Amino acid sequence: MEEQKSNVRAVERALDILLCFTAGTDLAMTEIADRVGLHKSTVHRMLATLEDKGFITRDRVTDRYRLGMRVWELSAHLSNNDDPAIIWLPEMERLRDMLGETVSLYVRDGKERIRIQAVQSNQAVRRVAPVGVRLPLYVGASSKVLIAFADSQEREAIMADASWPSSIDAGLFREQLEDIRRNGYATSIEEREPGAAAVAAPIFNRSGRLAAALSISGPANRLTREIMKEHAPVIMNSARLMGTMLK
Amino acid sequence: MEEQKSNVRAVERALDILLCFTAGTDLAMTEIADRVGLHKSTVHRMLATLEDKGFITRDRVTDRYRLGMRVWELSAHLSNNDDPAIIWLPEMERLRDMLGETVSLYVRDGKERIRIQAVQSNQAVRRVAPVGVRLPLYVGASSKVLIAFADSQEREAIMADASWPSSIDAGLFREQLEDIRRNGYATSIEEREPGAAAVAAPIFNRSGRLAAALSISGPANRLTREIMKEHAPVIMNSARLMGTMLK
DNA sequence: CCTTTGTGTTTCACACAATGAAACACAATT
DNA sequence: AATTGTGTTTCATTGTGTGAAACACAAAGG
Repeated sequence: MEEQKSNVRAVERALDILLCFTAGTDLAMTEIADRVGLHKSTVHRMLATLEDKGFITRDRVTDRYRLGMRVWELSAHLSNNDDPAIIWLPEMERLRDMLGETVSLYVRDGKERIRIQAVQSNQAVRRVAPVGVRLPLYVGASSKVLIAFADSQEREAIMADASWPSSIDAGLFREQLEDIRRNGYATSIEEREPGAAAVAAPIFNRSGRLAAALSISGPANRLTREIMKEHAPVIMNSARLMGTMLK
Repeated sequence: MEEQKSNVRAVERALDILLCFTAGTDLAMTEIADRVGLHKSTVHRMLATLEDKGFITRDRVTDRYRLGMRVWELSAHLSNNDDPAIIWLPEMERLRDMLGETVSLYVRDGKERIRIQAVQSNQAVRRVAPVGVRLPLYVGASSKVLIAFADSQEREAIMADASWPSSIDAGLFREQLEDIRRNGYATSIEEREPGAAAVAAPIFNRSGRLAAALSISGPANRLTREIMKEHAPVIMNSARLMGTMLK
């Protein structure tokens, strides 16, 4: 019954430390130590090594750690059929062709979300959605998906944040999140941008963790409440499919 | 004179192994062992660990190693001002506004290149450049930049490849690369796509390694040879600036 | 057929590299 | 001044990572 895996403990630990940074926020040394359950000095040594190699950097003002350039350098070389932003492109185009609206892909980054991929609607009136833009995490269908389906721990961290706009009622918002989790998708009408509406669904990776949010968006007069309800299953289906493409 | 850095050797080695994969191609174990100068068994153990944590995967047919999903997962969480595809966006927009053409950003991936970021020209007739597409590495201005400024070792690996189209004369091509290195930029006219032309310049990171290729592209009748020559310094300047933004 | 040469894998005794407790040095609290 | 929180350094101990060597398998080539 014994698993006989010959792994290098020090490396395992270092990688665990790296994976901490999927939480999205910058981390202090002690936080990391707590998370991975290692002694301060061990973490300190490992961070020094990781920093040395450029996998993490420390913010020079807050002195906290974040991912470094090397991670990007690696990800830029992600092999052919492995980069989600690319393997998902055909499915996103298929979705665009089926529904005729702009399709976007978002990941959370701290208190914001980033559009990491998008295919544009080819209708005359359409939402223009450039890749790489950063949007607030408190409005929009994708935002709500990214919060609703995050780990409960992360979710609390997000909502506990002080920068949260006071205009949003926490209790009401929580109820909304409940609904979203129950339905499996979120909608928004003119939340972030006047005249625009969107439907979004979560994409989970193999281990069941939230990987990204898939959304379609367009003019609110075309994306009515009823139409969005019709579209939702289609989007959720694509999202599910895209999840299975991972790994 | 002794540098007293307290780093974890095993971790350093593991990270070195990871960095091997910036070469772009899939790697076999022995290749990796050679590259990093470590014993087979050591590399084997490390690879097992890295694979276990999802940082690398092995191709089930060739049995060779490549980067795994975890790298993407991390890169998706690259902190705010660190993701090049994002920090470079404003400069790319500035360039688009100056020259009025579509601006693209490419990285090499094996025998192909990938457009990892783009801002569209807003002219009526324009090159449409979706992000994430994969293009061949043997035609186009960006391709030539990605080859010309690669490490000599990598360059040879690329050009030695059998899949290289026989229509391209190797000797002539090498001369062209020489010119490109001398000038600091490359051009192409209707190489990949009829009616399209492009100018491209290399972006180097702090350590002087090629990080990406920056290009502008548009209709060949607008981007004449003379116009491109005028544009070249502007593009090279942006590329240089973008390089300094790294890290 | 038996070599040879190339992979990747497993084993194992030994040495030293990674470890964690404890002590230290700061700040920012109180 | 005392306290609590950071991050950093030191150092004895031991248990972990190491590399040589042996092994397994496949492909190539005589």
